[in-house]
Amino acid sequence: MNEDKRTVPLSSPMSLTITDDFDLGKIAESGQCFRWEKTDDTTWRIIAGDRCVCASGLGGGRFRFDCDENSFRSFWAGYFDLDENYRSIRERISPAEDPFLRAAAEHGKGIRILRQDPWETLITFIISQNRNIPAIRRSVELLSEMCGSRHCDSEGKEYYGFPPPDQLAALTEEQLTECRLGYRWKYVRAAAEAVKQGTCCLEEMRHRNCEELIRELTSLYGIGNKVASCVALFGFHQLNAFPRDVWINRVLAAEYPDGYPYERYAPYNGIYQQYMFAYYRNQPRPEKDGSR
DNA sequence: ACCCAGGAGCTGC
DNA sequence: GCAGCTCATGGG
Repeated sequence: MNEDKRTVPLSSPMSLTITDDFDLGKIAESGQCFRWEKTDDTTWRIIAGDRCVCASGLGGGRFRFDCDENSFRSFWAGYFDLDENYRSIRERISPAEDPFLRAAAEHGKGIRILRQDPWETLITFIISQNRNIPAIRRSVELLSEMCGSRHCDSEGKEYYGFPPPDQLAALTEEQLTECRLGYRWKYVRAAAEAVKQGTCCLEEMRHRNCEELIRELTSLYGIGNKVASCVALFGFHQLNAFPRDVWINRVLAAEYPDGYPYERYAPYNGIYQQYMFAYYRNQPRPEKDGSR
């Protein structure tokens, strides 16, 4: 045990064993979060809202988080959805009945659906439309630097929290486009205004069922079914929401020609969607079916 | 230079 | 209702 009394850390790191599916690398690459930064082979620096933690996978189900037990219990455990048992959800899939989904789930073992903040999720998925992940990350970072609050992590390194609605609503068109939002700047402003004015009340939306939630979200300017489904799944933890993008449509067309058994997999369609998305997108070449 | 990116609004039929 | 077009911009 180190006895460095000159620089007593403000918060002591904590380590624990997690027996359920939990793979930092797979979550980081799952496309649900855009502020996880890999700092070394086993460590990610994670920013959520105004908070930051560095998380390391030590192997054998052991993990280290550089925060104290109090903030881990009150915030990060919820963020990582540690009360949910993903293994049991994964093992519901019958290998005989649906070998494809079973294989995809095996491959994606360790993915969890984070409990992210609805506001942050709303804006980041508006930004996500028609862009690749590095470009999304860049815009989110620029926006945070532009008007988020500045903080320091446990090592004294600075970071910027995600901007609240009034800060985002106050940005000029020029400032928004400086964040490389392109034509999406209008959608971001409209959402910020709606939340700021109360036209869109995210707290009330927590009580909606999945269908109503998606209907309300799609009534906002610039939010269609796909983005609304992502916000429902990642921001409101509606585990049955099923975002359909080009990749998922390809999966369904190729693997479920007679129709995807959506009813069978309720209420966890969103988790299975994540397994399929990761599985298919990580294939080197999904066989373009060269029929031309 | 080219094509695509975890899409959505708008127009014309 | 739905197919086709357009919208900025960057990564590969």
